[in-house]
Amino acid sequence: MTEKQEKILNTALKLFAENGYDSTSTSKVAKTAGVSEGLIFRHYTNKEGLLSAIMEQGKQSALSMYKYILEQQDPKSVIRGIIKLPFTLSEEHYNFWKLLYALKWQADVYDHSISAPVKEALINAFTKLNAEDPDAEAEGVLLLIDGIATSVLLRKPENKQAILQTILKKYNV
Amino acid sequence: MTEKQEKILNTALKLFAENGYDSTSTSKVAKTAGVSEGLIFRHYTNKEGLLSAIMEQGKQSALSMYKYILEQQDPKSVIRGIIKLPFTLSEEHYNFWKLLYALKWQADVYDHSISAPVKEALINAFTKLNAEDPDAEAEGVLLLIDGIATSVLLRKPENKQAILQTILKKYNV
DNA sequence: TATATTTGTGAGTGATTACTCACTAATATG
DNA sequence: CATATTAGTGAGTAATCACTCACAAATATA
Repeated sequence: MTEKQEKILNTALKLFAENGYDSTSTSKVAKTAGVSEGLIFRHYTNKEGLLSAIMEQGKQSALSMYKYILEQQDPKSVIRGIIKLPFTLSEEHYNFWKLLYALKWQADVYDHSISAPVKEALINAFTKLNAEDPDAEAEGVLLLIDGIATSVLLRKPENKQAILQTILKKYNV
Repeated sequence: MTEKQEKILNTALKLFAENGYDSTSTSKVAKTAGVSEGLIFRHYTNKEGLLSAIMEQGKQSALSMYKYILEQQDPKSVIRGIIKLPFTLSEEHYNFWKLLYALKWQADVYDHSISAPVKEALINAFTKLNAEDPDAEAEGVLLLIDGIATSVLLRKPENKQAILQTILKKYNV
């Protein structure tokens, strides 16, 4: 990957996350990245190809981010780790997740391969804990962290720690 | 409000919710509604004015929708009612909520006056139940129903009832 | 060094965008 | 009925959109 290719990718991610995919023109991406507009199409075929490249890159780094949490042996550690995930989102991953969540609403692009391993780990953990309905419990946690992630990505929460405590207490983890 | 004026509003809400605000052109709205494009601007000044009119209308009907839940005397009934809310979303309100949730990500248009009374009722309920940190508890529930609403609006959940049961049990309501 | 391949440019393309405006049709008011 | 106001039309506008293409610069390969 050349320097300019990488510059395009990073700039596009930033702009897509901040202003939306539809509202960000390829011309704007090119100008901000300091390259000619034609270069975007040379490397990524079209605007959608550019988006795909961004998602592919982000998915890899996201999976590596929570891989070790899912591998934990103690089921309570797994559940606790997963609930904490959106609270500990780093700046580096922030733009990717913001884009991913925003895209849920405008396209059918949402990639389930990114949350599938999380759900699997949750079902496994709740099974170990002898939950009545491990699948429903897992879904419930996924809904919850979806709400938390939304809140964090939109920079809303003030008393993060206190909220986290009440939630962890409810799940007894 | 004339017949055509109402037609524009309803058509725009539907298209905005289904395909996104940015991706829906005024020309498309006019064609689908069966009116001239100029009429949109005559009545609503510009595209943003059309969106504002939609939001204003939706806000009113949304508030009236959950008004009676917030007025409940028993705190557990309030919490249960609020958690159930997104599970019982009617088709009539569906498009409005989908648009509202999608807009969170692309603009700073999100209107807090729509969730403010819900939070207030939650704080009140948790205070009555002698919760340690009623504010944090209320925020926690808001995050949760945000996640539930997202899931419902994106037509994901299959085992809704089972999920609801596990959640209500956690909150003991 | 000669040549093939890749990287990069920037002016151009037709289509579409939100919006305007001169105009007519319908309705309200005196 | 006369006239003023409002509702509605549809062709037009400049700006912007994603994308193309002929060409040049840089780099890889032989």
